[in-house]
Amino acid sequence: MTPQRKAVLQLFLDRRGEHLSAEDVYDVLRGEKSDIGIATIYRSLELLAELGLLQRVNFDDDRTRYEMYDPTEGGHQHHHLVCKKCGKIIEVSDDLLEPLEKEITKKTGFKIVDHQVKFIGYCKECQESGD
Amino acid sequence: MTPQRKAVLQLFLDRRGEHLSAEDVYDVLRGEKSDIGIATIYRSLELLAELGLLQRVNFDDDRTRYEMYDPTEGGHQHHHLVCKKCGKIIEVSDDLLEPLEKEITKKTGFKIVDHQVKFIGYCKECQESGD
DNA sequence: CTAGTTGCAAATGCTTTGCTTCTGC
DNA sequence: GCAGAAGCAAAGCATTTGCAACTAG
Repeated sequence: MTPQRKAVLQLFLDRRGEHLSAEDVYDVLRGEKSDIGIATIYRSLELLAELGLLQRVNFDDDRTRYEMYDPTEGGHQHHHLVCKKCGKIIEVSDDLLEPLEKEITKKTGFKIVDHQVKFIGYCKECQESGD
Repeated sequence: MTPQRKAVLQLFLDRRGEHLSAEDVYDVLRGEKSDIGIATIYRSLELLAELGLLQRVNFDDDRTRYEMYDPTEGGHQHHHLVCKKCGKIIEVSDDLLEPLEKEITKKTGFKIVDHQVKFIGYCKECQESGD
């Protein structure tokens, strides 16, 4: 564990619930500790994701984002609601996906170990402010 | 509708159920009609997706893939099971997601118009051939 | 004719890699 | 002291864009 890796991890701890890209991390750490390279960020993010501390997420903006892994959620993580109008990301907990997974395993014999679920639509605010 | 666009669409019609990247399309059409540029492929794919004829899909291999949109499935499409070992993609129809979406809308007021669902795990064959 | 499309090549933007220097243990 | 890590800059890829030539209607 080097100071650079600690700094990256600490940033995610400080900003639980945010979805940061490598560039985001770079910009913040740049300000604090002037000497960190973008390559190191990429390497740290990959390492932390492999260690299970970070979770990769993707919102179709052509860059990989990461968020803190939350062990209290158990094996299943939350889902993301992506607003088509304002781009806001809303998180919802995972209640009803379990039965769907059980059903799929029963039908196909496929053993599910992870999932990626994203719902696209319009958030409450954007619906109200003139669709 | 130009001959190039027709050719791209025809390829997807001929290969229902496959998930083709721009490069895939390019390689095939290259063989047939020698004169088609990769830029045209990208532009055609985007156009056909906007027209609702193709559906964007993504399997974390760092390239955008497309598949035929199937209107018989109604608004809801099928899900993809991605095998971690052999990379095979299995399709399953959407049975149980509707209640989850209804629940989310009730709880959050978010109006869902589309979703992206992917399950990662191990297919039957890979489980049997020594995990 | 004329707007819209194509092909090519150059440009873009995210991410990875090579390699030398540095550093934690 | 040494294996592993960091920094920098160059390389890699998928995708996009500028632009002149072309083509469908």
